[in-house]
Amino acid sequence: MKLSTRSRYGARILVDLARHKDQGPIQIGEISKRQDISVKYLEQLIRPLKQAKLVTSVRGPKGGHLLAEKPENISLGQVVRLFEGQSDLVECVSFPEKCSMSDDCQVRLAWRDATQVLYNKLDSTTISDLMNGNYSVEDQES
Amino acid sequence: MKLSTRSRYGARILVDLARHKDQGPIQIGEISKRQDISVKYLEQLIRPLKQAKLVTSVRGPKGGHLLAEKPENISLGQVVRLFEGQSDLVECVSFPEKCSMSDDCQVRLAWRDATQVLYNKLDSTTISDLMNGNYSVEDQES
DNA sequence: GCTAATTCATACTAATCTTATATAGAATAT
DNA sequence: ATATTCTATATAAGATTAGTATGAATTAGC
Repeated sequence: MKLSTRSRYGARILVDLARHKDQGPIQIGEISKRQDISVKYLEQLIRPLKQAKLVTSVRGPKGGHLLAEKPENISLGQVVRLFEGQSDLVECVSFPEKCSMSDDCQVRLAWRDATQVLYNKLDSTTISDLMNGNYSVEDQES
Repeated sequence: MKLSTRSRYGARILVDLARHKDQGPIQIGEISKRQDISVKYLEQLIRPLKQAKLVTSVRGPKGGHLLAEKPENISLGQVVRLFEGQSDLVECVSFPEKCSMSDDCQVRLAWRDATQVLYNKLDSTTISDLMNGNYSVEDQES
């Protein structure tokens, strides 16, 4: 039940861009140094962020990457859904046909509810919450 | 971020044992038929359940497996912690030394809180809730 | 005690996923 | 022009997953 490094890095990329959003296009090399992620892997991770319209890029010298949305409008839920191949905790939640027992499986319903609780939390946490070094348990509503 | 089949099957094994807890030791062959899980895989999954003292076994002919705890005292949280190698959503929550950025990583704190919200839910769902076919959203407290 | 049913323990394996790295090329601003 | 950036595809080592296979240990019933 581990989150991939793609989701972890993806979130950190967005926070990094948010923190430097007034400095024009941010180059991958800079992010790489600050976040300790290889340039090549970063290039690969930024692509889905662009496709999801969370990031825009400027090519050529002096180019780089920018947030395409306000930090308060980007949630961890979006990031996780983007990078995890499957967003549910178990396949049978969204694809009941994947398990012969789905029809009569109470456990499946429990996984469904647990998944929902998790995403409620992730969806309510935004990049804005994470960019200023003041995120804390006190911010939680639940 | 997928739960392993071990956790899924583990939960179903416990629900199956709970449903038949008045019928003496339940043999793996029976569980296998009812749950559509191979005998060999079941044997492998029951071992950790025994080690965790959630199940006891009787060897030899007429032997089988029994719940060692009341269904209302076994939670999905216990099952998931038992079967998932790592219970946190990300390694750096419990082992900050695994990531060079942990010291100053707000995202890490968000993963920590999301993990906690998830386990709060899983810990509040018991085998008893799932054994009688009446689990529903109405049962949720949150 | 013998036999058969059943659990228990260990090792093996095939497939998939993860986490990258490498190579080559396309686009663009100066 | 050309330096610098982004884009796309391929590849590979390692880890994890989801089982299978083989055989030993235990015990009820005859």
